[in-house]
Amino acid sequence: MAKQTKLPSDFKLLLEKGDKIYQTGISVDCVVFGFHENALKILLIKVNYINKWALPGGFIKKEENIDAAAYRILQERTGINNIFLQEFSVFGSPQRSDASVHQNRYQEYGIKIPKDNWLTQRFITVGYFALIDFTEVELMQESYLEGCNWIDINKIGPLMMDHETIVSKALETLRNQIAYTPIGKNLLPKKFTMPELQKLYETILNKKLDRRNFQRKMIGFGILNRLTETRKGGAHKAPFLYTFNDKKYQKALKEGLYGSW
Amino acid sequence: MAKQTKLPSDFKLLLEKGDKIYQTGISVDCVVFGFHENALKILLIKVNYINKWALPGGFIKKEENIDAAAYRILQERTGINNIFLQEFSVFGSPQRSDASVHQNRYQEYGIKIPKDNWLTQRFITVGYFALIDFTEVELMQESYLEGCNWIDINKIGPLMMDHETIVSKALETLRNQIAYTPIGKNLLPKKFTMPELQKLYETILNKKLDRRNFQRKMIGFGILNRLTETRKGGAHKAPFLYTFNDKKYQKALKEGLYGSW
DNA sequence: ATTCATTGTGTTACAATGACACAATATAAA
DNA sequence: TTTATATTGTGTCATTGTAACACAATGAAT
Repeated sequence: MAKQTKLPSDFKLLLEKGDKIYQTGISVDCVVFGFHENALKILLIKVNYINKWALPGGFIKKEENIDAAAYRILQERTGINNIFLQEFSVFGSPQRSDASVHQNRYQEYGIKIPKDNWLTQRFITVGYFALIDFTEVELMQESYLEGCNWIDINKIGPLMMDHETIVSKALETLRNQIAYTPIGKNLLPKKFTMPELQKLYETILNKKLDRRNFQRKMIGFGILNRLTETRKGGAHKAPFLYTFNDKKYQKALKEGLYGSW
Repeated sequence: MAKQTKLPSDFKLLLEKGDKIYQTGISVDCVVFGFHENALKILLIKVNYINKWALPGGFIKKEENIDAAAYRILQERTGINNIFLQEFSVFGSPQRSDASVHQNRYQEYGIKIPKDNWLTQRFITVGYFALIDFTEVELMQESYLEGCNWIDINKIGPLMMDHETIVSKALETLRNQIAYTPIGKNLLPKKFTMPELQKLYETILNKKLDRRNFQRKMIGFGILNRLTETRKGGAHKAPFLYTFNDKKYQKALKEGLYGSW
């Protein structure tokens, strides 16, 4: 495939006028989790002339909310729209921003970034994460991207800058939240079977769970509707299909699965 | 008390050279919780010529970690040292930074902040919170501060800018964490009684708890040492004193009080 | 028709929880 | 000195939640 070597105009604009449009020194990175074929994946992008995969990220406009920036960036980079993004941490080590990344990239376009350019300064980034249904998104491909892909959480190679740290922290947050928050609505298709839901939990927790106890617990949460339909196809008894009970799911999201204390 | 009306030199330096020393557009604010006389309090400061109480906050130096900045700022503003600070959220609404706050304050010193000065731009702030033993800190008083005080969480008046939002979110985080993390080591003196520990929990959760069940649960966590000493003084049976078992407390901090799943 | 993998449902022992009873004891009141 | 009062230490009991496991039901392959 022939690569785009011409410098896109908006790309040049970013370098020269970016500091007029964006907040300098602060960015956003998104960790988007998806679940497919019994594997937890995250959405990574590969930027031209940068040899490592990276999280979809970008800058915050001068008068833009950080949340809004996260949604916009994800939309621009991947085409994903209307998903629930949650801020989970800030990453601000002075060493984290590696100016050489930008330098090398622009060099390939025949441009040397001036020493005092806004892109060369230290950047602090706000991490957002989301859980989405793998099957419902169509990834966009942009000219300055070599690719945009779902990569198995266990097969992630070295990522750009400190993005591995960001992914780890996102995963840690997800694993903590699963204990007291319902999860699955955004990772599974509308109709799903109990074994499918269980696989999702097992994948996130990286742990085998007892089939029967899992079922009892999930049903006990009261956030599921069992349909009369079953999923046929396997050489065995067909499992029932379930959907989430939207009202109760939302309530559990707010109040937690356990009242505790 | 005669107020300091002369412009401190470091104060002028901040205005004119601050952007050479600090990251622009980003700050840190600290919510420090203390527990005293059965009330949860937070540490607030009052800056000269600003009529509202505010969280101790400040800026991040160019080559400084955000965590390090939080520790330094708290030290500089309140004298508090060596406590555990935890980042809990980012606040970045474009409306949150109210330039008039700086403007009014400098005006009292006879200075008008130039329109394009770094202080007038939008600031995003990183929220940190800490739990500390009220009795172990000695608050410092600085010349540019009218005061620095512990204020009851239920008696907080209007705070500067969006600091009320920041406090609310910190409190919410604390209430969530109490369910799966041990709390108390930094809020109570070394030796304490079970009723004192219970009061702390009740205050944070804003809820009455059963004395006997609370005791059973806490002892069940295995993070307490019961001493042979008792606390005499009340017209009733003297309660035993307890200390935290440091090793087990630390372990519970890392692993959580429940394994769950 | 038989076999096989996997599902739906149920049981049992044990641990955790919420609600409450009663004896012990440090001080105050008589 | 005795008695009263408040609050603590310890324990019980019914209920609920959890972990581990048994067995029948069923969709597809043989």
